[in-house]
Amino acid sequence: MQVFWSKGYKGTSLHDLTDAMGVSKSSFYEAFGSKHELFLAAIRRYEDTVVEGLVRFFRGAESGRAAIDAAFEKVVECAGAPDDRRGCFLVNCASEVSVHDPQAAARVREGLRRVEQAIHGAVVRGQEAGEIPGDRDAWALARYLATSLNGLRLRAKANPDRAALEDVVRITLSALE
Amino acid sequence: MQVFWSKGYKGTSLHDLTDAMGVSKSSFYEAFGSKHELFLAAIRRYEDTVVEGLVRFFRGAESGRAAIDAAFEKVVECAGAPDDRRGCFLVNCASEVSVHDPQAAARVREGLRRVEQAIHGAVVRGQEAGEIPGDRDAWALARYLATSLNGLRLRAKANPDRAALEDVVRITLSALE
DNA sequence: TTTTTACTGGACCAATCGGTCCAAAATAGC
DNA sequence: GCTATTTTGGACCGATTGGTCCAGTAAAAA
Repeated sequence: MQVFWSKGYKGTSLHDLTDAMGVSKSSFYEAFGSKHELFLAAIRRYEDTVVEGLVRFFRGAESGRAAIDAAFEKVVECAGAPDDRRGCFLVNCASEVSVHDPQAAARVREGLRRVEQAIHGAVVRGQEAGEIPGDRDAWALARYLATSLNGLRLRAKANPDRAALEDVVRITLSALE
Repeated sequence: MQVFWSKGYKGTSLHDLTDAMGVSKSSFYEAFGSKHELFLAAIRRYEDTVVEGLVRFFRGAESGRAAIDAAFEKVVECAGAPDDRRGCFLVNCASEVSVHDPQAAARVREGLRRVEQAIHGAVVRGQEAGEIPGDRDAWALARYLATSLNGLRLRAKANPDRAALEDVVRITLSALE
């Protein structure tokens, strides 16, 4: 997962993978079948760790609104960090291979859906707590926030200018007022 | 440009390029030097055509606000269309190679900056015309809109659900009220 | 200790990668 | 028609691609 995340699908060679795993080529094929199968497994793995972590974060937060704020703030904080330059694995997959790889595309969609769902939960709880206007469609807001979050990460990757990112976050979150 | 746009840098082979150009390998290297040089030229070409077209559109529009609305609406309209699945070439480059290719990254940043600048112009004219609240930082709004637009295209690529995209657009543009 | 299971490195595969070079052919200018 | 310039196809390069196969070895189970 880490290697695919850093170098993309096409940019990752078998050698890169066996090297990172510390495993022989023979064992690799015996265990995973092919590069592509491992790729799909890596996406699933990303869902089960990173996405799942985000989902838990939103679910476990006291305040829905605060959780949303924190998620956006984190993107700004991490901007420019070496590890952050990889961006979101799901987004990378969406833009690199999802056109020519229906299986990967399906997994990516599912992952993004889960994030959206988690945000939706936070929105609903925020509305119940009166932190977010209750007259708004919670799903629409969740879609908006998820899309904005991905856009923000993408921008952070292309140009990690904190001040500009702060601007974007401020205006984005003003939709929750 | 078209080939790189569709298949990405790593996903494009010399054969793909010479084939699309209808040119021999020898001529290719005589004319462009290397695959990478052509790639950089392709990004520049994208700027000079697609980005330039967008810039002209914003500059030539009567109403700044209407131009912004139209830009977002167009993303929704085009969602799901075969050609649209390629997404924005600059965004694709940002997420595929910009980490390991400083030259491409610089060009991509420049392209995104030009889009942002064009949007900024539309915002300013919208503010002068009273279509957009004048008390807001025009650059901050432009950054916000540009980021949202990229996020929207990305979402359209991963999941071309018109209704959901409409939701996102509506909320995004509500920041201009 | 013996047997079974797990894993190894490396030979091997055909195909393709980006890239170079050149003699021959097509095109252009005169 | 003749030269000068482009452009051509294709041979060739070493390296690498994803993938297969297997004899040998190390570890675990009997």
